[in-house]
Formats: sequence, C-alpha cells, structure tokens
Amino acid sequence: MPASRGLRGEARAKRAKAVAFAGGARAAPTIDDVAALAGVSVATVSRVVNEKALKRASPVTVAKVREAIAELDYRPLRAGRVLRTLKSHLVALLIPDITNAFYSAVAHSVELAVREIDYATILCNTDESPDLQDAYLNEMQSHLVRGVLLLGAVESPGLRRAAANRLPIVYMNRKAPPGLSGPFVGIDNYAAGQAVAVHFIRQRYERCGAIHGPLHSSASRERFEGYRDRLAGASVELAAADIRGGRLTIESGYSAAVELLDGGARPRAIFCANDAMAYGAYQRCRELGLKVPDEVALFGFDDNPLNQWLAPWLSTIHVPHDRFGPAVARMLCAISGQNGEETPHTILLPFRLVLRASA
Amino acid sequence: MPASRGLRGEARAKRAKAVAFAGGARAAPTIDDVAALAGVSVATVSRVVNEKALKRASPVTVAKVREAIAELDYRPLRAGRVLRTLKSHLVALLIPDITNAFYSAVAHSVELAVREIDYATILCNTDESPDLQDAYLNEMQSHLVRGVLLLGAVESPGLRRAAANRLPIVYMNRKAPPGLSGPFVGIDNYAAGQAVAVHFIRQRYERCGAIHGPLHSSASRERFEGYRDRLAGASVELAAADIRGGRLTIESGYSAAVELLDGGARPRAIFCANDAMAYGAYQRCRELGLKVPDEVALFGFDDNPLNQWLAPWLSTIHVPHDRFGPAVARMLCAISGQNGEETPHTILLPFRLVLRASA
DNA sequence: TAGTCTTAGGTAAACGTTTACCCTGGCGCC
DNA sequence: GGCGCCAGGGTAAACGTTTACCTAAGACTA
Repeated sequence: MPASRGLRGEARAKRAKAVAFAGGARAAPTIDDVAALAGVSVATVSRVVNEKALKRASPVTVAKVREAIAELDYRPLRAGRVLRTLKSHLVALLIPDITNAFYSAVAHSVELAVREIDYATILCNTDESPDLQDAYLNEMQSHLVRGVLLLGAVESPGLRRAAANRLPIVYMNRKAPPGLSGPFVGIDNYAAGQAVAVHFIRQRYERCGAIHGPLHSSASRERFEGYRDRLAGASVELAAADIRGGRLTIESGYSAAVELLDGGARPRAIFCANDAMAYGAYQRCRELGLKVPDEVALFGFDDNPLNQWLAPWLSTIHVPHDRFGPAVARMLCAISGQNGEETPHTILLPFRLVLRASA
Repeated sequence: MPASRGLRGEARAKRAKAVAFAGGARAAPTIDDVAALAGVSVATVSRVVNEKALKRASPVTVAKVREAIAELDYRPLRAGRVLRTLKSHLVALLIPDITNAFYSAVAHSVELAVREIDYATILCNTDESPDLQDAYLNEMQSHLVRGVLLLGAVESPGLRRAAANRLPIVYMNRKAPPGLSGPFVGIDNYAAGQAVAVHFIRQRYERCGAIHGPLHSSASRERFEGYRDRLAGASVELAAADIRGGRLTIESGYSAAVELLDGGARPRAIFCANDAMAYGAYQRCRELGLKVPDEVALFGFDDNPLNQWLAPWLSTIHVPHDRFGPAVARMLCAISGQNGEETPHTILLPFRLVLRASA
C-alpha cells in the first residue's frame, strides 16, 4: 500500500521545504532522510546503524548508507528506538548524597563503567529519604531504565512495589532491606569490622569505643557487629558507655565524641562508622587537647582520598570505590543478556586496612 | 474506522490472556488499559494525566480515570511522550570530575533544582577531555535533552557543532570558549581574584605568590588576572618567580609549592587556584616546617565544606554552590517557555571571603 | 424555533525506530 | 528444466503517547 509511504514522503518534503524557506535551525534528520539520500529503504539503514544483521547488506550498500549518515550528521533518536524495543539505554543511580566523598567516588566509577557498555546514568539524590527514593523509583520505571543502582537503600513501600514489579535493582554497599533480596555489590562489612578489632587488639588497646552509624543500614550494622563480636572474643572491653551512634555526618561524629570523651577516663581507641564521623571526633579531640592517635586513636571507614593530605592521623578501611562500577556493569549485562549466564547474586569486593600515624 | 480500535483491543486482550496464563511479571499497563477500565477514550485519559485541558473533563470522569490509574498503577511511558512531543524531560550535566568536592556540591544543587521543575539529570563525567565532551554532546542530542549544563567547558569541535545545531547549552562556572557564546552562571572570578589581592594588601604582605590553574579556563584565568592586576595597582610585588601554574589537583599544587618554596626567600602569602591545590601546598609547608598561616599564608578557592573541619588554616573564596541549581533551573525555564521572557544571558552569583587563621 | 455557543468527549494521525515477513534474482543440484 | 536455497533488500506494522479536529447534545439568544 504505497499510500502510507507517499504520506511519509510528502510530510518530509514539506518539512524540508519549510526549512529551506525559513532558514532557521535545521530539523534533525531522520532515518527516512538517510534512506532517501542513500537510495535504500529504512530497514537497510536501520540494519547498518545497529551493526546488526550487517551481513544482510552488501559492502557497497553499507558504504552508501554510512556516507549518507555522515553527510546528514544523522543520529538516531533514542525515543523511537526505546518505544519500539521497550528497552532503554538508561540506568538510574540512586545515591544518598553525591556530596559525600565516598559516594561520589562510587558514582564516578559507576558512570565510567556503565558508559562503557553504552548506558547513560541518571543521577538521583535520595538524601536517605524513603519518600524521595520512592518518587525516583516510580519515575525511573516510566523511563524504562535497564537497572536501578541503589546505593544506600532504605526501607520503603515503593521499594517493595518496585521489586514486585521485577524492576532490576542492584543493591550497592548496603544490602536489600529485610524481606527483600536482590543482587548486591559491596564489601564484607562484618569482616571489616572484625579486622579493625584485630588491629586494636594487636595494638594492645585495652579500652575501646565505637561510634556507629544507623543500625537499620546493613553496612553500618555489620561493621559494628563484626567489631563488637571480635573484641568480645578477645575479651577486650567495649563498654556500653563507650558506644554511641548517630548519622554518618561530621556533626554527628562530633556530638558523639563530645559524649564519649567527657569524663576523665576515656577509650584509648574509637572505631567510627565512616571517615566523616571520625573528622568530627577529631575536632573534639583537638578541642580537648588530646593527641591523635597517640592519646586517642581514631579509626574511620571508606578512606576518603583527601585523608592522605588532610587527615594523616586517621587510620581507616579502604573500600575500593573504583571497583563498584565494573561490578555493577557485570551484573547489568547478566541481567539483560538472559542467555543462560545466571546473574551473580553477590559480588564481594576486597577491603584493606590503611594505617596512618602521623601527627 | 473501528478496525484500528478493534486491533488494538485484540492485541491487549491477547496480552492480558497470556499474562493470566503465564502468571509471570505483569506487563506494564498502557493508556489503553486505563481508558478501557475507566470506560473513556485515551484522549480523555491523556488529558487527565497531563492536567492539561482538565476543564474539558467533568469531575466525575476525572475521578473515574484517576481511580483506574490508581488501580492499575499506571505510569505513562516517557518514550511515547517524548516521541510524540519531540521534547524530553532530561537534562545533561557535563562535569569534569564528580569526585571534586566543589563540582559534586554543584551537581547536588543542580539535581535538586532541576528535579523540582520535573527534569531528570543525566550525569556525564568529561574528565576535562574534549573527546569525551564531544561524545556526550552527541549522545545527549539523540536523547533530545532539554538542556546541556556544561560545567567546566573545554574547547572542542563538537561543542561548536552543537552550538550551531542550537543545542541549548548553559555554561557553568567557566564561560563559553572564545568565539562561542551562551548563557552563563557563575561568579565574577576577576572580582574574586581582586578581593584576595585586597585582603593580602590589607594584611601588609609584602611579597605575594600565586599558583594558578589552566589559563585556557576562563575561571582560572580571570581569578588570576584579577589578583595580579589588583596587586600591581597597589605596587605589591608579584614576581614572576613567585608564580606557578598547574592542573587543579592536589598533586599539582604540591609540585608548584615545591618549586615556589625552595629557596631561602619565599612569598609570605600564596593565592592558589582552588582548595585542592592549596592542600598540596600545605603539605609542602608542613614538610618544610613552615607554619600556616603564620609563616606562609595560603588562600584557596571554592570553599570545600570539609575545610572547616580539616583545614582550619585555609582562607578561601566561598562559591555558593547551592545557588547554581536554582540559577540554571531559571535559565532552563526561560529557554523552553518561549513566551516572551528572554533568557538571561548571565547570572552572576555572589562570592564571599572566608578567613581562617587557626593553627 | 432556528441558530449559535459551549461543554464533554471521541477518532485517528503522527512522532522515529525496529523487525517479522515478503519478494526477487541468481546459483547449484538432480 | 524444475526445484530449492540463499543473499540482498524492501514493506508495513507496531511500540505508547499527544493533540488537531470532529461530534453530539444541551443552553442560550434573537
């Protein structure tokens, strides 16, 4: 039925003419324009563009099409492709706070790795808020994202709904909330907590303290539990009075330290849930004139790249932020390529103790 | 012609049946499903969804539609809308390095503000590379982004092409490269550089130095020139020997400081192009046993939020990162709403000197 | 009462792709 | 010579929306 073909052709011709007359911004060329210029059908152009079924076109045809594409500076519109295939080339990165050095390092790694497999990253700051997380989860579904990279998941109704809808979610750093499950990439926080305890034990610190993060976060909880359990196993004192908790911010670390260091007797070493909290604790130590680490040793978590320059007094757990990206990329590939290869359920990254002792 | 209607209906019915049998993941509901359930036409559903021409539906119809939407958990697919309107709800944020504290603070602000006007942000790390910048520029055009927020533009052929294609670009922090123009949001770097000079003059520092950034970046260049010119105006010495340049990294700042502080005589104060470079310079001072700021005063730029805690010795220019987002949002609105309101060509944000002097 | 306006809503085309299917001509095989 | 097969490529439907246009029925006016 050439009617349809004719209509299309006409519409295009009209537009081309309008452009010629108006002399304004050139309307973006479509696949039809390319087909017309190359003297082939749109199907052929599509095949060339997608390098798919390329054997179905003779070399000379391919060349003609390529030439036309170059001449028109043709770029296939994503929306058309998405609508047709019902698959986008987008992933969403949900992140508590891009301002946090550790998270932004992970974001960097993710963006790089994901781009390599030809996806674009939508940045979503959740601010640890369940409502925001849900809003994003909803919106991302309507974008047909290929995956949601959930860095620092929090419990929320929308998360359960999304999981029920089979939205492909990869949990990063923090495992899925209780009752849910899904692929995870991150370190073994429990083991890391234990490692800190072992270090403290080796140092013969007799009285140890802890400033832990929110215990609803598996990451915070496990690193604290590993630390606590290992210490208990070695009969090193971790008194309730030497434990404080808070949010993973500098201010929160400061407040906790204010309480922890008020009396005469104080812990010889404190394990903080992340570097930021350790910075806050450090501030308090300085106010009290306590030398770090000689009088009070602080141990952080994440290893902010700035530590080397600005916090040479801080020992910490190095989390390999640059390996998050490749790991999630692997998972994304496994998820979309349903070809047998099972999606790995967990990718555990190695961590490393970084010991610093400068004044 | 009910044939078309019938076809659609049939297709849907088939799918629904398939789902019922397979019991697998429910296919996402479409606008047709909603229309069918509510007993109205798709046009009506669309009107309700878009709150557009809402007066064209009676309250009872609107209620019916809303109910159906809720029951089906319907979320309109972006791709359909984009294809039809040829407008997306996406903006691209091109950023040299999300890992840099200043840039990530700006990214945070942008994401927040842009989300408020219902856009999603695509994160693109350019790493200051012209090639990467061009690759992104291309890709973003095919995404039909509503705007490209170009933080730290670098010269590149693709940038010129994109500008010629009328891609709406907002230059942030760094102005458009020579020969190009476009809306800009950022501070008056020249004035900021002058302000630092004025401060040094007031402090009666007699010998001043500078570690500047890449001079092809308008931001780096202007802040250096403002500083240099103002110093010259007050006949304060800024000898060529006391000037070094480099990339905006800690390591680069360190190297520059190594050269600047090697001899016996040395500048009393050094203006660094950003905080990171100042951190590097600080490290060198410590190695040389020089007290900061008592023996060597360091001045940075950007005001990393960590400074307060980790670098109390660093005076700096506070750049209001949280105001970038609202500013670009305003520009984006002006760009898309072609209704008379001219796009402001420049939004200058206020800066502020932050003076710190702790040991 | 005929004409005009408004209100409420339906119809179908169009956006740019991809891809299942169809077609045609040439070649090898029996 | 009839047959199947393959390579190369075209046709048109379909993806889910939005929206210009159409319609029908009531309300108002002259």
